[in-house]
Amino acid sequence: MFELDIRSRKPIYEQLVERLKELIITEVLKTDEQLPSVRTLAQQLTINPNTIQKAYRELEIQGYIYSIKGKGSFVSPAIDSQNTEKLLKVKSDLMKLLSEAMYLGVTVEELIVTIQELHASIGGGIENDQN
Amino acid sequence: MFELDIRSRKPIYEQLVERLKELIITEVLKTDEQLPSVRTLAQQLTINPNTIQKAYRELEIQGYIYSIKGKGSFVSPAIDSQNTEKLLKVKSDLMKLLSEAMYLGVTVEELIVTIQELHASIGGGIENDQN
DNA sequence: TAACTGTACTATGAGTCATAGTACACTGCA
DNA sequence: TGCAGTGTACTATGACTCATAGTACAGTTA
Repeated sequence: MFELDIRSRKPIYEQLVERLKELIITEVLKTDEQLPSVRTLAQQLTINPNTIQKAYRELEIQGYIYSIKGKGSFVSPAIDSQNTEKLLKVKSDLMKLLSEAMYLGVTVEELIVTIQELHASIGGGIENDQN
Repeated sequence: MFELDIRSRKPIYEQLVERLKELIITEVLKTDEQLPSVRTLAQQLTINPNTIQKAYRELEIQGYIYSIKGKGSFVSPAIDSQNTEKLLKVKSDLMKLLSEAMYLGVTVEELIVTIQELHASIGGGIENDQN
């Protein structure tokens, strides 16, 4: 279910946040569906429960999930469908960019390397980072 | 000449590397032009000379500059400047797209897969398997 | 020679990340 | 009611990165 890269400079909890966001946006995890408990998921992924909790807390702050003490954590309603449209727009933009790049003679490999460099230059971070 | 953000999660030396790369690619710094010495630049930017040296070393590894002990550091001649210019042209658009995508929870991996899919649908071959 | 250049170390402090452990409040069920 | 499971909040620790500080050495140039 999850593929974590412990070698990555990107912290585990951030990888978790991104992966879970993706699952929520793509509606693999549906509204009000219960997420694995912090302890269960920690055991499955063989990482510390605190790391899971940090990811869940971040997801709750960003409105993707809600947590109820004693019950569990659940997917927030209404975020998914709203963003799928935007996702389609991103893919559309990507399409234009790709054709433009190929017209300029840029190979797909160069494009991928560039994306990875840009991503690395951002730091993989979502919050707090300008530039 | 340089705008460094000490608050950013991005290390200072990486900011330096990127800024200098940009200046070299855009030919603001021209072939064989001498860069400021590590100590001079450190004083100008009020940061440690070791940080400058780390950036210069990285730039040398990546082929953007060459250094001669006792003389100084200089811009490398023509690293396929045509392609790098083209890449730079696409880079700003890609940057916007990437930040927007990440805001929506799209992972870089998914973005890369999408590019490969689009590229394949256009008619190019798939060379790089990332998943 | 003197002042500059790059380069290579060691040491230190600040900060982040992941882990480990403990504790408490709440829910649901037998 | 008791207990297992849930989220949540702490502290402490070790590993790691980053930037600084200081020292030292080798090479170039006026």
